[in-house]
Amino acid sequence: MKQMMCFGTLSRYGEKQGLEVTILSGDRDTFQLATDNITIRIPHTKGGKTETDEYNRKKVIETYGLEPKQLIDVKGLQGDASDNIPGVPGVGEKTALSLIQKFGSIENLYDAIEKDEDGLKGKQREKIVNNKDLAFMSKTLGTINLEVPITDTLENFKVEEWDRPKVLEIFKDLNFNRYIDRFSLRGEAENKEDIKELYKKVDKIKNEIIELIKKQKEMIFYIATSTDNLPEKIIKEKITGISFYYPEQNEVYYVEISEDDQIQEWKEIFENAEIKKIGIDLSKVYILLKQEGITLEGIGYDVSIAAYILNPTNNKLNIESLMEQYLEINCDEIIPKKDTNTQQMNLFDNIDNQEAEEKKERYKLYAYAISKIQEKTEKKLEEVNCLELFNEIDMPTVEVLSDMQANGMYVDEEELNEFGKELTIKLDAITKIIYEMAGEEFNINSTKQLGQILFEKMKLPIIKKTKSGYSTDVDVLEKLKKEDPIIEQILEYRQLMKLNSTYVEGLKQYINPKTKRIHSFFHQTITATGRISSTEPNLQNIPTRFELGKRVRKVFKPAEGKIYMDADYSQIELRVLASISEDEHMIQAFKEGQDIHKQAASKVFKTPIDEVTKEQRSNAKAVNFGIVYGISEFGLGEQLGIGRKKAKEYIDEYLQQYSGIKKFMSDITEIAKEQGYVETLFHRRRYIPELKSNNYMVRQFGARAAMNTPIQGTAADIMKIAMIKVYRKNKKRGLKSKIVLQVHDEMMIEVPIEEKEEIRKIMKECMESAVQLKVPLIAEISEATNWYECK
DNA sequence: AACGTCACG
DNA sequence: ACGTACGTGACGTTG
Repeated sequence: MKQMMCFGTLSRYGEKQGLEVTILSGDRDTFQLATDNITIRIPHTKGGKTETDEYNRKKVIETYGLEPKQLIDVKGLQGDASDNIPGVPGVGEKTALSLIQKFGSIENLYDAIEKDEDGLKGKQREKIVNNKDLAFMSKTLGTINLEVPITDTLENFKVEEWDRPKVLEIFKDLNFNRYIDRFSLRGEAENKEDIKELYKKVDKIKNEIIELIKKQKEMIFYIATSTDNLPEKIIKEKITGISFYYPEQNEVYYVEISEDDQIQEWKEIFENAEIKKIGIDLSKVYILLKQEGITLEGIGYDVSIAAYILNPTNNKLNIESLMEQYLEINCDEIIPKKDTNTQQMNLFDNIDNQEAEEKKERYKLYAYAISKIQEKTEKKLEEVNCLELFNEIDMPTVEVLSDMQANGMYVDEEELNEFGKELTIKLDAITKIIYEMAGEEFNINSTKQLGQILFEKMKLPIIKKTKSGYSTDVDVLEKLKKEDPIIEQILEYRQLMKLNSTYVEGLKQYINPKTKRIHSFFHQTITATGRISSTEPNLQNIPTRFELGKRVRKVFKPAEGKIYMDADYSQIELRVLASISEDEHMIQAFKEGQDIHKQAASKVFKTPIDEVTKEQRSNAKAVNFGIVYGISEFGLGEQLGIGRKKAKEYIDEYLQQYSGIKKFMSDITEIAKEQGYVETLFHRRRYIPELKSNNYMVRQFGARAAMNTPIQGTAADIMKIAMIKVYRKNKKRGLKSKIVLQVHDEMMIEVPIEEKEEIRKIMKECMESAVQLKVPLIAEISEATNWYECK
C-alpha cells in the first residue's frame, strides 16, 4: 500500500481543488478510491490488444454492486497474496463479494454473527468466526491511506514541456529503443543540424556520374537492395538503387534501379578493373551483379573487411554500426525513422513515399560514410601494421570467395532423394525399436524427454549434467552403452536423424533450380582467427568421418566433362607451429618427412620409433591436437579417457621433449597479456581481453586462445594466399577451371578434363610455395568424379 | 532466443 | 571449489 499512499491522498486533494481526477493504474485495488470525480483508468487485454477501462463511482457500483470504499471490506475478507494480505482463509472473490453485498461491511458482518443473525452455517461460518482478527487486520492493510501529509501545491504538479533531447540521451543510454520510437524522439539530437551539412546533395544524371567516376578512377558506392523471400531457401535479392559519393566536390548522388535492364547501364563501370571500387560487403555486391551478368572488377576497398582486420571479434560490421564505431554518427539521428503510429495520413505524401524518401536519404549518407570510414580505417590499418595483410591477402580474397560462391557445386538431387528414402526407412524402424525398448512412445529428439526415460524411468547412471538437466551427448551415451541396449539404438537414431534433417532435407532446399547447384555463402569476416566460414548451407561440415555420413559426398559431382581436383595441406597447423616456435625437433621431423605423431609418441613414451604401437601413436596424436588447441590437462584427459594426472604426465613429457614449443607457449601468453593481443605470421591480430578477466576460467580460455590463434590464424592466412595464387594463375591463363570449395586446409577445383594436368601442377605449386616456412609445406592432390572419392 | 547436440577442420 | 581443450554452423526443442 505504500506506493498507493501518495496518489490516494493526492487524488482526494485534486478533487477538493475541484478537478476531475484520473488515476492510471494496473491494480484493481485502486477502485476503492473512485468517486464521482475520481476515475481509475485500468488496462485490460482483449484478443492481443490492450485497451483501457474507466472506473468512476458509478461504474464500480454497476460492476460490483458496492460503493467503492466497500471494496476494502471485500479485500479484507478475500485477501491478496501478491500484496501479502492474508484475508480469511477459504474465502475467495465470490464469497467475499456476496458477503459484503449482504452485510455492507466487515464490521456489520461480525455484528450480525454476534447477534446470530448472519444466517451462515457450517465450515464457512467457522472459518469466518475464527479469523476475525485476520479480517480486520486485512482491512487495515488493504486501505489506501488518504492522509499522507502533502506539502506540494497544485502549481508544483503542473506538466511542463519536457527536455526531449535529454530524454533521448537517457533512453539511448539505457537502450530503451522502443520508447525512442514510441515518443518520436528520433532526430532530437542537438548536433543534428551540423551533421546534415556534411555533404551536398546534388541531382545528377547517369552520364554525369559516370564521367565523374571515370575521371576519379574511383567509385565510392553503396548498393541498395530489396528482398523477396521465395518459398525455397534461396533468397532473391535485387538491386534497387546505387548511391555514390564524389569526394572532390563533397557531393552525394543516388540513382534508382527500378527497371530490369537499368543496371546494365552500369556494366561498363563495374567491369572496368581500372576503376577502384570502394564499398561495403563487396562479396555480396559481386553476387548481385553476377546475377545480372555483370562481373565486378577492380575490387579495391571493402570497409567491412577493413573493420574486421582491425578487430576480428567485431561482429557488428554493417554500415550503420561502422558509422557509429568509426564516425560516431548515428543514422537514426540524422535521418529519423518515420513514426508510423502517429503518422498523419496525407494524400499527397503517403507513408510509402515518405519511407522511400527516408531510405534514399540513408543510401546517400551511406555512400558518404563509406568514404569517411575508408579514410579512418586505412589510417588505423597503417598504424597497426595491417595494411599489407589487408591489401595483399584479405582484399584479393574477396574476389576469390565471391567467384567460388557464384560457381557453386552441382548436386545430384535424385541421388540425394534416394539416400533420404533409405534413411527414412531405417529411421522409422529404429524409432519403433526404441519405443518398444523404452516401453512408451516419446520424442527421441527431446533431450528432456530422453533424459527422463534414461535416467528416471530406467535409472541409468547420470554421467554428466547440463545447465538444465541431464546430458545425453555422445560421450555420455558411449559410456552408457554397456548398461542397456537402448543406448546403441539411440546413438544410431541420432546419426540417422542428423543425416536426414541436416544433410538431406537441409541441403535439398539450397539447390538452385536454375543451376542445379548449391551456392553456399563463404564469409570472410566471421571468425576470430581469420578462417573462412560457410553458411546456407554450411559446406565445410559435410560428413566425412563415418561411412554412412560420408555418402552425402557422393551427390556432389563435377559437371559433364569435368572432374574434381582436390588438394589438402598435410599437417598445416603442426607445420606452422614447428615454424613459428622454431622447435628443432619438430622442424627436423617435418624436414625429414617423418610421421609427426609417431615421432611424438616415440618421444613422449620413450620408445624407439620403430616400436611405437598404434595406441601410442593415437595418444600422441591427441597430444599434438591438444597442443594446437592450447593444451589443458583436463581437456586431454577427457579426450583420451585417462585421468588428468596421466594427461599431465603426457603433457610434461611432451613439453620437455619439444622445448621450443614449451617456450613458444609461455612466451605467447606473456606477450598476449602484455600487449593485449596476439598476431599471426602475417600480422593478423586478435585482441584477447579475456586475459584481463577476474574470472579464472575466462582467463584460462584467453590463454588457450592466445596459443591457438597464431597457429590456426597463420594456417588460414596461408590458405588464403594459396587460393589467391591459384585464382590469379587460372584467370591469367584463361583456364576454365573454377575453385568451388574451401574447407580450411582443403581446396577443390572443378576442372575440365583437358586442363587437369595443368591444374594439378598449379595447385601443388601455389599451395606449397604460398609462404616460405622453416619446414616444407606439403599439398596432397587427388582427382575424382565426386566429392566422396576425393582422398 | 537459448540450449543441447553434432557435423566439420 | 570451480569446470574447460581451438575454430565454426544447422537443426530440433523448449521457454
